[in-house]
Amino acid sequence: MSLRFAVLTLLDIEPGSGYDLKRRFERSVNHFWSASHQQMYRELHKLHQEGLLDCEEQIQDGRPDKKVYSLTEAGRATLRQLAARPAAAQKIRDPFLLQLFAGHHLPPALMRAQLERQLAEHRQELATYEAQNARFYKRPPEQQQMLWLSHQPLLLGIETEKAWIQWAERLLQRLQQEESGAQN
Amino acid sequence: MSLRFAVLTLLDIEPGSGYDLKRRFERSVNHFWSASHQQMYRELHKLHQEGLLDCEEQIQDGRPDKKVYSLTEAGRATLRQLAARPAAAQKIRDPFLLQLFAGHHLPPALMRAQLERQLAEHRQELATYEAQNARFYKRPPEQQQMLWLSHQPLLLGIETEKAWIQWAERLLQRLQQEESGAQN
DNA sequence: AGCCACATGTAAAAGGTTACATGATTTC
DNA sequence: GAAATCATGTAACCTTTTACATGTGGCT
Repeated sequence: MSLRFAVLTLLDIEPGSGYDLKRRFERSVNHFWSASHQQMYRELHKLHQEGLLDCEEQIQDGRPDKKVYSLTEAGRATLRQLAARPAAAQKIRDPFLLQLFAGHHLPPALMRAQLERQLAEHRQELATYEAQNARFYKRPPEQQQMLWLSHQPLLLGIETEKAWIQWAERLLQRLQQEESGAQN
Repeated sequence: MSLRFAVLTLLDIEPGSGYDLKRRFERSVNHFWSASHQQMYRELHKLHQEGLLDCEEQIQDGRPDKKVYSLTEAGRATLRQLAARPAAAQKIRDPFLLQLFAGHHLPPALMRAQLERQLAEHRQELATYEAQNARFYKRPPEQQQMLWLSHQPLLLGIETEKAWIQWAERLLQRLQQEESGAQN
């Protein structure tokens, strides 16, 4: 139901095609929800069939035609319903932690390399979030006021990444100690 | 591949049945990987068919017979391979954040109630992790030394939950301000 | 000539959830 | 007598990922 909720939410803000939607996912909800273009198209078809979306074909020249979807009254009702339904707390599900847990199968130097790769990726993510955050605070104050709730997930993303990076840095230090200690 | 990796890792530490495995998941890797008993049984069958696991039926009296699985040489080889393969960095995927993002569809009081429910769940999680952590530090020092890598995911779980709770508490305060502000 | 952006799709496989099904023993 | 624990499974379904497929126009 969450993909459906996400699609309805974004199309309610502004109608668009599957392709549009994909890019808007990447730009706005990417840090807590992502979906491939195949998922979008399938969901759009289903929602249209169920009468929750209207579809209008827009002929463009120079570019492929696009199908612009927008909410019907039934769609808006469903959206309100989904928004009120309590969400389950999400558990972490991270393959890298599994790898750490089974760390004794890996030579320490390789383990360290894996960790460094993950660290680099997480630092990159943090930088992206910080940039998005800075952009938010450049908006006019009345927009900041209006969008403050939607902005909260980004703040959590930043805090979570910071916690991850700190944890990883401590771990990295210890791994390095173990490595040099083992050579003595 | 991650379920497979998890199953092989746990069975390598100690052979067991699907039922055993389920409980060991709950006790040891639950904070970063979980799976239902159906997933276990399916994976065990597949791994057995592929020759990565041996299966020995153990007749028990008073209790249902159990099928005890253990790694074959091929299984150990696969495990080593999976352990070395680089893991992708995991993204957050949280339906509650989606709900926050679409928060304008919900009356503020209801939003606050949802947040409070989530907060309670996360506090509960943190308490569970802290208890597991305390149990770890009661083990003999040589065991702590041996298991320190496997213990790291729990430390991350604790830090992540703390970050979540702090974020949520700040958000809750602001929601309460907005609510009382709106009544003036 | 090759790549990127635009735009939409099909098909298959893998991963995960929910419901149903059975049956003995132990604990309250 | 009811519920929990032990123990294994089938079936259906939903969600997600990966690969394949097509075609235009603009940029370098």
